[in-house]
Amino acid sequence: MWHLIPETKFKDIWNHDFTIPIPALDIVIFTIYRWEVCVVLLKRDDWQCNTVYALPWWIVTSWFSLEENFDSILERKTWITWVYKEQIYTFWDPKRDNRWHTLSIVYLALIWVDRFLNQVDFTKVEIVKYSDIDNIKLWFDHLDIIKYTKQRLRWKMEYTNIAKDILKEEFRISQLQEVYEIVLWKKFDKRNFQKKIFKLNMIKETWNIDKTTNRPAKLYSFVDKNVKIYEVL
Amino acid sequence: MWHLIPETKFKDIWNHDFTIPIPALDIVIFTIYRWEVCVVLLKRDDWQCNTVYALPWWIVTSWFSLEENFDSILERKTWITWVYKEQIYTFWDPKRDNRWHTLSIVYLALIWVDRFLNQVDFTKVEIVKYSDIDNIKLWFDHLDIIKYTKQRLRWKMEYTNIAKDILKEEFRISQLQEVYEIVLWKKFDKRNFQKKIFKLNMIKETWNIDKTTNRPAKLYSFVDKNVKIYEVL
DNA sequence: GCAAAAGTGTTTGGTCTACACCCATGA
DNA sequence: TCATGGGTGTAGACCAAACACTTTTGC
Repeated sequence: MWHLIPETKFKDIWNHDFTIPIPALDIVIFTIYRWEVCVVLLKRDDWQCNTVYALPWWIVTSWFSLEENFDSILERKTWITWVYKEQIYTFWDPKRDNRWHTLSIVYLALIWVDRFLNQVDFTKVEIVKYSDIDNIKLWFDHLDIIKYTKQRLRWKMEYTNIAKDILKEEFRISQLQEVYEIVLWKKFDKRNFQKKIFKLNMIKETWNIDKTTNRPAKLYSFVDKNVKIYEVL
Repeated sequence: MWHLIPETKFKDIWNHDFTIPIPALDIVIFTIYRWEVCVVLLKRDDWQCNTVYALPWWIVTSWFSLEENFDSILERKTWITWVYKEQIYTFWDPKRDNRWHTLSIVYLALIWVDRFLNQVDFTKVEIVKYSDIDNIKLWFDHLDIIKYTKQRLRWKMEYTNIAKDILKEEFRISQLQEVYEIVLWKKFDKRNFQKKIFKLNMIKETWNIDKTTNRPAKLYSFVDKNVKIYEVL
């Protein structure tokens, strides 16, 4: 299908030939599933019938803003409708060429796994453990893109309340601690973790109780609906 | 001259019309001049003979990587040849339209003011105090871009050794403190500042002495040539 | 000798870390 | 009654902030 997108040639102001890369938007969707960070990928077979995984992506249309392009690509490719999104980086290097002259604007997306499981169309996507991505075949430079984005997720976890976008609305403190331990790959002391989080005023009690474990636990929610800087660690 | 760059139309895979924004690269060059953060801008007159300032920018060509495009634009527009550079963000929104359908990939550049003054071609550019940019007329959304980039510079100063790229090779501690005070707009205690910086092992003594002030001062240099994370503040 | 910037320590309060036992519930 | 995860406090080490006087040089 790609032959429909020709390489784009212009004349520059000195009347020389001039070609531009075509802007595309790539989405790295992370969630936490079975105590691991996972990434959402599309699967297809290449010309030799090897399975190749790729990030959801598409060409940016100038009819819409980048965020609107993101929403449209996300929904068309995965059926997921609403997630936390953040622009990460824009890559272009002809030497890594690369998907037919596409410049890739990479977005990070986070989603709570239960919402993901309800919304996603599993005939279109697969969920892959981050720890397994070195063992699968990824489309062009998508492996680098995923690793870079994972690093950015780590940083964001350390100094913002971004954990809220990977958790449900109300949660036990131990679940929050679990998110930090999984993403940062590091254990925390239960008491020290609670003291730190409370001192930041990042979360508040909801006065609801979760009775699904042996001993019932208090439920908390985030104070701030938006991503905000908190010196977490 | 811009009529030579037509709006780019394609057919998508369903044979619908489809247009893309054209990738361009904008450079926000900061330096510190006369105890203020300053930004380097191009000046031109608009159709009503008002002075309009703009960031150095140009269309990205697919012949080169983004960094190579950066170098080429920087040199052609300002005659500056080598600076610290870092990609900041990619903006596209047709509602803020905007420079004839250009998607802007924004880069931050930093340069030590004396190198800037030696290299730059002042027939092409002007240096404007950051505190004055609300009082000048800027090209389309360049005001927002400059403010966003300045914010990112602040953050980088707080947790990396990026100050090295705005200072000369060897410097007095008081000059380093000055850079922090100017960019972060905040005063520090001399003794506490020194203790903090030394504890980080971010800088080292050069055993040279600067005799240009009343009492001579030791000169220091950065340990690391590359930008590296240091929890400065 | 005076103006200007350099250089230098201590005290105090706060924050971080390490660490272990009892509790409430369901099976 | 036992297994599971929830809930809680203290002591010591380390770090951060506040604070002022003496030194070296040029003029």
